[in-house]
Amino acid sequence: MPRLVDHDARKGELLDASLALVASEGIEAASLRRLARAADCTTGAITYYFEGRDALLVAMLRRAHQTTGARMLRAAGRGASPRDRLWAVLMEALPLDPERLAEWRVWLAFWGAAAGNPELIEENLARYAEWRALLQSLVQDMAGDRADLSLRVDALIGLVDGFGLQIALSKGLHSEGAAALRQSAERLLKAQLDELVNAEG
Amino acid sequence: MPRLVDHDARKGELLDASLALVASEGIEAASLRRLARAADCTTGAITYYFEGRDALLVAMLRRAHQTTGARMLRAAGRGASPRDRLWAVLMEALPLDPERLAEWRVWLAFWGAAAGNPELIEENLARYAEWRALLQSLVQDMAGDRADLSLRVDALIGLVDGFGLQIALSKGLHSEGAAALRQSAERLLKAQLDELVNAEG
DNA sequence: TCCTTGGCATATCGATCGTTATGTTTCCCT
DNA sequence: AGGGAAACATAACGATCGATATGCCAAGGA
Repeated sequence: MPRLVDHDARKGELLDASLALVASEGIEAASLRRLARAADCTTGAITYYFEGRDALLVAMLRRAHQTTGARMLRAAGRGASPRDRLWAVLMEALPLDPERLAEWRVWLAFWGAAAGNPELIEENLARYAEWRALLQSLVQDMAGDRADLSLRVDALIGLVDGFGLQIALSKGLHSEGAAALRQSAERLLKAQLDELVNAEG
Repeated sequence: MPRLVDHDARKGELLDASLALVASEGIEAASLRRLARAADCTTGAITYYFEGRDALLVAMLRRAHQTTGARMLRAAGRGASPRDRLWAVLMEALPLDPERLAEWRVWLAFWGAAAGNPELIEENLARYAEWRALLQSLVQDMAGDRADLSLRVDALIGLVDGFGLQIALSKGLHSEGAAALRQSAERLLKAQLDELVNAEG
């Protein structure tokens, strides 16, 4: 056997480099040659590990999902109380620093590319299901069982998506628009958590 | 003078055909040749009316914004009470029928393509400013001046975007996922309007 | 009537695309 | 030490891309 390479690790490298390119220049820039340049290799390396461009794109989205999912679980472990944990996860989901902004740019790129690509749609739905399950679990820890639990989770997801979207499309993390959106998002999400404590389901 | 053509009307035709293609197949399919096929002409016609592909994309986004804006104003005129008008506009903003789903697909495509294209970002921000102004005006008609008016508008926009996004990414307007999302969106938006009436700003 | 010009269609250029086939290097194993 | 396969790099193919240049053709005005 010749030199051994950890295929999973190598794939991860290639995917991360590819995702960085997509985050900065969009999915139109994600040609095999440009991805290879970004990953400091040639197209031969990419085609060796991935069936083709479509398969690569699906793997990229899956990789992005895994990375975010792991970060979410870490955030969920950082809070002292159930409410703190939920809050940490919600804040982690917003594009408030360059790393998470890059992730949001990746989502936007793939959402736009998902039209007519069932695999991307499916992967996205699977990720939403996980995301919803995590939030539902955290909400339940905080507020117990309630009749409107699913609706409350929907509210959180909707607000996070809506504000994340707008922040990601603003003129930069330090623009006044982004700052105002961030403040609104925090206040509204906080209000949602308050309602979870006070109101009956 | 040879045969005369209404340039604005002709541009509108070309843009609408182009937007239909983007809605169904994504922005990757929006090459000059395929757009020409969709518009039943040749690339010569397109390059005659638009400077190039980038200019065409910007014009497409602007056209989509104008179409949606006009629909919103019509919706705002349909309600009897201020609350009905606001409600009608909010519902009109969600992707609940094929036409509006196509519009949402167009937004998604352009949001994904906006990375690194300042013109698209700018056009999008301008549209959001109009959208916010319309909602703010309607909220004010309904609930009067209040200290948290801007925050309330942000909540509406966030919810509409968040749920619109998810519905647009679901498996179809008639899927159970889309139906559940629609119901959640309606209930949460309704709750927002109730709070506007009851609570103090 | 015919000349002009606006409104396209057509053709072509170089670049780039995804894919595939074929080298070439490296290094483990016997 | 040397055969052999894994891990790529290189190269070439046909298709398609945006851009541009040019050709054509119908319709008004003189």
